[in-house]
Amino acid sequence: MTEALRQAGFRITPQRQVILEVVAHGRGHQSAQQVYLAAGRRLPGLNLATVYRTLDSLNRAGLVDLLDDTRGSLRFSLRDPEHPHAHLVCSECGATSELPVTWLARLAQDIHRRTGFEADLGHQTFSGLCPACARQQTTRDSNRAHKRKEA
Amino acid sequence: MTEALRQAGFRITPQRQVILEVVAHGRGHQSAQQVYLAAGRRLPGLNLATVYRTLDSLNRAGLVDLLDDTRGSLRFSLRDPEHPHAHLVCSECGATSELPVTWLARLAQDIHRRTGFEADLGHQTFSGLCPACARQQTTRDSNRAHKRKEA
DNA sequence: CTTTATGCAAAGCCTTTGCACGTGT
DNA sequence: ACACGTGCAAAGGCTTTGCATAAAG
Repeated sequence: MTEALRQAGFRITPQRQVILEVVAHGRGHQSAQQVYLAAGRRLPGLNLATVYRTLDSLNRAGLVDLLDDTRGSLRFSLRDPEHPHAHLVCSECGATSELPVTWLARLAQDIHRRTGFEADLGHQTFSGLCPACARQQTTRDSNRAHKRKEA
Repeated sequence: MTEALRQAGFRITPQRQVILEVVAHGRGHQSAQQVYLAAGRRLPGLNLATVYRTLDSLNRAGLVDLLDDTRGSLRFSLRDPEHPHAHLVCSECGATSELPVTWLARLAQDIHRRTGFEADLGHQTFSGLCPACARQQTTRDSNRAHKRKEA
């Protein structure tokens, strides 16, 4: 797996290996902080800045996918060429889940046929409410102001 | 238009009126900074914090829509209950076009039925290539790594 | 040996908050 | 009058950058 890194012209360092492993083993999409904490356990002295730089390198090398959660921070996950997917991120709690691109094929075709626009749905991030948060909101009335940040 | 504000229990202040006008006249989705600059021209001494608080109020009052641009900043636009739509933004030239939400209804249903996630497609921004740019790219190979921040 | 990566600390960007004063109702 | 809104300044969260040192090829 580090092969891809080398091929992309990046040097193999312990930091990169550990961080790549952390992202690979991590379930779902992790924040830079999470990666930092997990990797730091195996690599005492690791710096947050290094984590950011490394994740950026891994992303450039095509090993890691990057997505924006709807709260101003970034999420990283291992890239899986076998199962390309878009992301669903909950605007309430920040939870993320995946959406197979195949579901989007029809939409992309529609858009292209009617507008000529080639939507890049494979890297799309959809926001909305996860099942749990949706349930909480149903009781509440329509008066819901969109808000953000309220852990 | 300020009626809605009053009805929602907000006081009418010059800041709120000007900011609302700025958002209303602005094309597409503006950042807080843009609103700040435009409104500040008519309201010298206006404060950025006020812009944020006001936009939040307008949003709560249902007059303004809020969306996350694909990076840690927010975008605001006038709410248009008559023609809800998603946006298509060309990643090459920045051109934007609209997409009637009706097209997305099916997708949203699929997503909900299969994942329980309530995707908020009405405020979605899709990126991709506009017809013109798509044409230019067809010849070129598309080996481009995901990158971020480079405009 | 040359080039690239890391650690550290500092800065940056966007957004939020505390507080005292000003203003709408 | 009283509550709400505003300006100002400071803080906050997340991410990036400059620089000297350390490590990879």
